[in-house]
Amino acid sequence: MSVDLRIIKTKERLHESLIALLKEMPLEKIKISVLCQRAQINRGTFYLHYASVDALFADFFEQIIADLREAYLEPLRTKSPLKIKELDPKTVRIFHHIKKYESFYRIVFSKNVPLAYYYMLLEQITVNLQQNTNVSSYDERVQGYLVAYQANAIIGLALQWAERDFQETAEELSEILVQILRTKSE
Amino acid sequence: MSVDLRIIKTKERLHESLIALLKEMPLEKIKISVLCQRAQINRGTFYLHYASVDALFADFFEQIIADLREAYLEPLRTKSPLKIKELDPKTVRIFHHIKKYESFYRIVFSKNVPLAYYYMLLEQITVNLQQNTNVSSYDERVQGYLVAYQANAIIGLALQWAERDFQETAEELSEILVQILRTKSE
DNA sequence: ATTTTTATTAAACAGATGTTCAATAAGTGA
DNA sequence: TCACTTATTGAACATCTGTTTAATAAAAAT
Repeated sequence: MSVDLRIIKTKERLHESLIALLKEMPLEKIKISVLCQRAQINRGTFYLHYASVDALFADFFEQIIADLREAYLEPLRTKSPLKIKELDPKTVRIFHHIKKYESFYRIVFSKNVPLAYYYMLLEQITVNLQQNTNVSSYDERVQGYLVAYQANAIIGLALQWAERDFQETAEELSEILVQILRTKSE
Repeated sequence: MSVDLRIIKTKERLHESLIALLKEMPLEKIKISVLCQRAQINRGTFYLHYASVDALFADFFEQIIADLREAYLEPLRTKSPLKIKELDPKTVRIFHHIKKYESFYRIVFSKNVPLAYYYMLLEQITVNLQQNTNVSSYDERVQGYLVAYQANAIIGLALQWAERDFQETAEELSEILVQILRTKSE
């Protein structure tokens, strides 16, 4: 009852083909026709699995997001429930994660790419933050806004990092986050 | 030496056509061919002015951003240089601005739209924040990250607002921002 | 008012898209 | 191994894209 081997092979070839093409040109220039040609896959077959090149890329990014999810759980296992000053920068693995997949995030953060990837990342960071947040004095609505505020702020640092061509190390970014959070005079 | 009348008329017709079509279908479904048909403009002429439907929409959004720029300057004229606890929520006109152009921001924040619009908005908010920030103790680099953090956080509230279908009023959003900033225990 | 400049047009083009079809090949299950 | 199920294929289709061409129309300049 598992997935048909043919489907697995087809997707594998499309994945490889995308990775190869991404080394030659930006995502938005990759045509389905060329992608299929390289993968030795019929163009009609492509549409049986994906609606667009973007959907194929999203498939990749989904795996990367999964890695972020696991990476986040790691310090939780060691440090236990976390006595928080809520968001503890040491537990924020996000910057290491982004550095690890830098070449992907260059794409995810690029101008001509759909906002969908941003939302995928935002969603995962949001979930991570929520797990880290104890039930607070706020009502649920404000709680939602608070998390949205924090999650987006963190991505903001990542965007600025990308803007600066990822000059800093992941540790430096974490350090900067600490500095910002220490400055309570926002 | 001003702009040729024909160009103005062509762009006007394309603008009107886009607005009309946006009431019928999402931005990503609008074909250049249909757009030109409606506008009574030759398809070739379209390409003389814009590279894509997205570029045409960006033209609109540019005007909206300009409105945000001016709206922001308004309280500065009355209140003068601002003795800040840095970011003073009362001066943040952003939520009123977004509510005013709600139908546009529904598009700007939608999944299938390029990230470029997000960056346009982020850029303007960043500039606004920078004008409001006195030279601080931070070095320039951290300063840049701080502003990126804050600007994105504000957009984060707007994204959550959109997610909630703009239920709250602009005043409520400003109030929520105040609440969040008061909570120094981020 | 006439010349000069330049924007728009129609037509045509190769290429890409998205969809459908019957034929075929490959994998699954007994 | 053999029958069955289903993924892939190639071909064809209308449509959209992006670009180029010479002819024409409209605005600007004198």
